[in-house]
Amino acid sequence: MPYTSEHRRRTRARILESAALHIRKRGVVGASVDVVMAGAGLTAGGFYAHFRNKDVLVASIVRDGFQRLSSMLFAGLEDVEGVPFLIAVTRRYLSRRHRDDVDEGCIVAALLTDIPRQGPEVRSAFELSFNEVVDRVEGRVPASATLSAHDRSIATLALFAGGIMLSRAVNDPALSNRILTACRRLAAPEAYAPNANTGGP
Amino acid sequence: MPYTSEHRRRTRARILESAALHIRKRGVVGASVDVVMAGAGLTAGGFYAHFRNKDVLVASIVRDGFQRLSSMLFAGLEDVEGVPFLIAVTRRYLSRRHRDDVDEGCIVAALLTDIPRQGPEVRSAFELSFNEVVDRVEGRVPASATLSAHDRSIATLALFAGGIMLSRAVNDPALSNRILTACRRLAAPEAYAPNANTGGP
DNA sequence: TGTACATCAGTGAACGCGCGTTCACTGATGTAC
DNA sequence: TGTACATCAGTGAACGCGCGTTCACTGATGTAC
Repeated sequence: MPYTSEHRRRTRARILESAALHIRKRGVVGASVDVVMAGAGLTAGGFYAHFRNKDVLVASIVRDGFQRLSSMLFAGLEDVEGVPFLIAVTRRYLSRRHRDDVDEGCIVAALLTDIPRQGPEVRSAFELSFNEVVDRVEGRVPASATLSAHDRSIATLALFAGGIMLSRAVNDPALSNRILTACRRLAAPEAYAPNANTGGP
Repeated sequence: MPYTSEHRRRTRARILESAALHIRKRGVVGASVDVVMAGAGLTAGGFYAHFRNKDVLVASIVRDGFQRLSSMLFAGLEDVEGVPFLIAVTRRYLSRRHRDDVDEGCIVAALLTDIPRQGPEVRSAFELSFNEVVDRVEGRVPASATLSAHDRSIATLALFAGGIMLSRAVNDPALSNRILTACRRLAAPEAYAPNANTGGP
C-alpha cells in the first residue's frame, strides 16, 4: 500500500475536525463539502474516499459532538455527584465562556433545529447519542421535589440547549448574560437557596 | 390604479402566510423564494414587488411569529395570573399538540439555531420581539424561591424552546413524550407539588 | 541494488440542480375625454 | 357610451453562483523479483 492506513486515518481525522468546526460555525447547510475539505487542506473530490456522502459525515459529527459534550460535562468531576455535580455542570454549560466559544461548543446548540429535517442516519445518531448522555448524567444528578433524577436530567439538558442558543441569538450582551444567569437559577436552584426544596450538601 | 392597494395587501398576506408555513417546515434556507411564492400561487419574480429581499421577509416572519406566540400563550387566559397562569401556559406550550403542529407552531422552535447566522435585520427583529414577549409574560408569571418574575420568564421561555425542539428531534414517541413531561415539571413544579417552595393557589 | 509494476489517496473538471435577484414584458384594470 | 391611454402587479427567462456527487486521472509510495 502506498499510504499507510495510518495516513488515511489522520486525513479522516482532519476532515472530521474541519467539519466539526464549520458545522458549529455555519450550520449543516453552510458547511458545504467544499468548505469542509478546504478547511482540511484538501479538495472536494477526495471527500468520497472517506465518507459515502454528506449525511454520513453529519451523523459522525453528531456522534463525536455528543462525545465531546460528555467530556465537557464530566471532566474533572469524576468523583462529584448530587447537588454539587448539578451545580458544577450548570455553571460550566451555561457559562459565558461556552456561549462565546461557538467553534468548540456543544453540538446540540449548533444544530438542534435542523435535526428533524435531516435524514434517518443523522436522526438515529442524534437519538442514540442523546440517550447515552442522559444515561450517563442521571446517575449523578439529584432528584428534586417534583422530578426524578432521570426526568431532571432530560429537562436540564433541554434547558441547557435552549438557554445557550437563546443567549447566542440576542445581540445585547447584558440581555445575553441575564439569559444565562436566569437559566442557571432554574437549572440549579440549590446553588442559590440551598435549603429550598431539595436535599443535598 | 389597476389593482387596488387592497388587492396588493391581500397578495402580500398570502406570501407571508406561505412563508410562515414553509419556514417552520423547512427552515430559513429550505424556504426558498421559489417555494414560498409557489405556495402563494405566484412566481418568484413577483416577490420583489412586495419585499426588498429575502432577509426582509424573514424578519417579517420573525415579528409575525412572536406575535402569534403571544396570542398562543395568552389566548383565553386574559384574567389569569400567577401560578395558574404559569401552569396553563406550560401545559399549552409543552404539549403534544404543539409538538406535532410544526406548521403553525412557535417560530422560535423553528429557527432559533439559525438566528446567529442571519443578517442584522433578522437578528434585530428577533431581539426586539423576544423582549416584548418577556415584558408581556413577566407581569403574569410568579417569582420562585430563587428567581424573580422577570428572570423566571426568561428561563421558562428558554426551557420551552429547548423542550419542544428536543421533543421534535427524537424519533421514539415515548422518549418525546417524556421530554415534554419532564420539561413541564421543571417549568411549573407548582403544578405537581403545590406546597413545595413557591406561594400561590 | 535496481527496475517494473500495483496500489490508492487525492485532484480537478464536469454533471445537473436550485439558489437569490434582475428585468423586459404582459395584460387586466382604472381614468380621461 | 366608447375609445385611447396610463398604471403596475405579476410573469418568466436569464444572470452568476454554489451545491453534492461522479469520475478519469495523477503521482507518491510500497512490493516483487
